Amino acid sequence: MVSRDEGRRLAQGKLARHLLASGLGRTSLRELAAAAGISDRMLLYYFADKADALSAAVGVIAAELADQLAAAVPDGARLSASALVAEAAAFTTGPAARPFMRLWIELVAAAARAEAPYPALARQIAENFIAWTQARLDPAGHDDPQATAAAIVALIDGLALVAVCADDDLVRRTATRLASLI
Amino acid sequence: MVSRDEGRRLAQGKLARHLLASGLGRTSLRELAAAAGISDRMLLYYFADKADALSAAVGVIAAELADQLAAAVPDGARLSASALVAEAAAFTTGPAARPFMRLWIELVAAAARAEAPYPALARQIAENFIAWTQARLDPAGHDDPQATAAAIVALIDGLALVAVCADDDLVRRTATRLASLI
DNA sequence: CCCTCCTTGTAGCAGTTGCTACATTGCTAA
DNA sequence: TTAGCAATGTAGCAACTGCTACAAGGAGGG
Repeated sequence: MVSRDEGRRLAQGKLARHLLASGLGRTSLRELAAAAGISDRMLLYYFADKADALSAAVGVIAAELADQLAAAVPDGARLSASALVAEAAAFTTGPAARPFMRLWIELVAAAARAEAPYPALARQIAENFIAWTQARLDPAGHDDPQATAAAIVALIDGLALVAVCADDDLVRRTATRLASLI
Repeated sequence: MVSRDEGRRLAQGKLARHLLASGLGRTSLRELAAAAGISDRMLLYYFADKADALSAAVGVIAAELADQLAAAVPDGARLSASALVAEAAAFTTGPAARPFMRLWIELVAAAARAEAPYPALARQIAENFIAWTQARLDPAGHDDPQATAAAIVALIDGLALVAVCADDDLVRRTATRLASLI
């Protein structure tokens, strides 16, 4: 027997790994439960409903990504816009971040169609992305650092979109071009 | 009585309008049929299956978007990268193109999770975007015009992603910043 | 020891899903 | 006129959806 809090935390982690592997579309309760190694009955014991389970798992993933981002570029660093783009592009197009970016796109798509609870989740994660960028951006010469940070985030996200639709070679050349264009 | 070809063409148009209004996730056969003003039985008479109906509708939408894009910036124009970004950003963040961009994000998300027939569709549409950009880009000073065009497309798509997660004011500032950063 | 409460399993409900079998209508060619 | 095919309606199937009612299991306090 496991306490509910413990079971919930354990399930969250397994759900997060499953979402990263399989995406968040077309996931049924029973599939989620199987991935978490429990029965659907227990999933709904740990979480209020399906949406609650999914957003808890996404929360875990967002926290992991935040950690990885913080580790990838030190907090105190002050980089130029093009250096930041190069750094972020290298990270997000790397094999480790691929599942994250794929899930991120799915999340934004779900948010775009106003499907609860995704709009709030996507908003929050996007704010974190922008804050991460802004905290590492050399403020010299930028009168609106938030817009600059958002522009860099847009650029990286766009690269992730292109990565879905183009072959690796073009993605690599595009990343290079993005960093040199800025 | 209507011939099958005619009925199919009519249904395609209505389905396209429905997809633009409601997105392509969570659409059931019966819902699609109702939107097309026919019975689900007839929908499956006109189209081989659900995926066929959806991709036919997406095809219509892609053609419409291509027309609008061609009209927005003349074919022979040769613009600088930053002018193209400003032009494209103004078009894609405008109210007319919002539904298109929302659907486009959903399409890429579906492609990202390798759900047939979306990967092929998304690939084709992305190629059209890149070709449109490349055809209007002043080639002077760009040794890899395809990568430059792809970078501009990435940038515009990224802006659409940010538009889902941020308020209108930040989106506007971000678009301005993107055009001036390039 | 028993009572109570937290945890877990079994079973199932009502609705939806994509799709199909079969029957019927209407048009057209002979 | 009638045979034949194209177009359409009716009914339903089996699987799956999210979720719930109910009861049985175990553990701890009195």
